[in-house]
Amino acid sequence: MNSFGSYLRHRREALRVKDRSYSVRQVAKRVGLEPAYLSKIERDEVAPPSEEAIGRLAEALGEDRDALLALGGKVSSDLLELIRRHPVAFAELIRGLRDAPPAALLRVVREVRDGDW
Amino acid sequence: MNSFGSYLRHRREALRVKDRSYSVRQVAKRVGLEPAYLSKIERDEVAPPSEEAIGRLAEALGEDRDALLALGGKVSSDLLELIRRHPVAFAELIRGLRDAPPAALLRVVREVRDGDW
DNA sequence: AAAAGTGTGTAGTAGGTATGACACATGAAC
DNA sequence: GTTCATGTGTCATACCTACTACACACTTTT
Repeated sequence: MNSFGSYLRHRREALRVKDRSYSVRQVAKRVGLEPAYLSKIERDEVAPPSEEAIGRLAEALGEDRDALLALGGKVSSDLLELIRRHPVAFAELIRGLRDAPPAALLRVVREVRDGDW
Repeated sequence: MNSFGSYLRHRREALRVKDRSYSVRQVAKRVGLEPAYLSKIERDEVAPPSEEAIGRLAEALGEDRDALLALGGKVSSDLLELIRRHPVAFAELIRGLRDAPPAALLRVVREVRDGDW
């Protein structure tokens, strides 16, 4: 299983090869966390941090925010708020796509993106 | 503002007119909560209860689970899990529907329900 | 070889979440 | 008029969540 912590560690170390400033300590500083805490996060010794912290980590490491949040077991709070505005419709929409093959999911996404309403 | 608590109270009292067993105490018992706690919930003296408790309340009062959860500021955990399986796609899909008129939202829902993949 | 940087172990904590237990006063039922 | 049911006030709590602070040993840089 690719846990949140180990994924984070691999990504950071990959960046570190090209840029020495991607140490635990310096990334922690940029992101506004204690180095010891980030270290524990990367070793999965503690649970993934807050949504805000994950967002800053995603930015610092050039990762997709929503994807990293998902790895951390969370969903962006702005999405939650949108769902809560139309709970029944979104519930049916999301559950309706449960078994959809990725291609079908992407088609719906594209359809909506191209805003045909 | 129609808060979670006051909505719950109104719904319960409406049911109580026809069926005297919809008292705070008896509903609390059916739902597995302390009467004093349910009372506080209905008066918004405390935050809405857990997802599980809201689910049982929805069932006991004949309400839509997802709608009641939304009123309580939550989103069903099974939806969260589905989103976490395709975080980027679902994020774009949901954000893409942010400003969609309800009719358009319903159209997409129906389209998916009729499973055209 | 001193200074600076590195990762991590240990300990502690402030605030939130989700309740339970008991007691009491009022009102309805028998 | 006692019994029973009702809603609610007060108090307590166990368990998370999301961290910080300090200290230590090792490595790299100068």
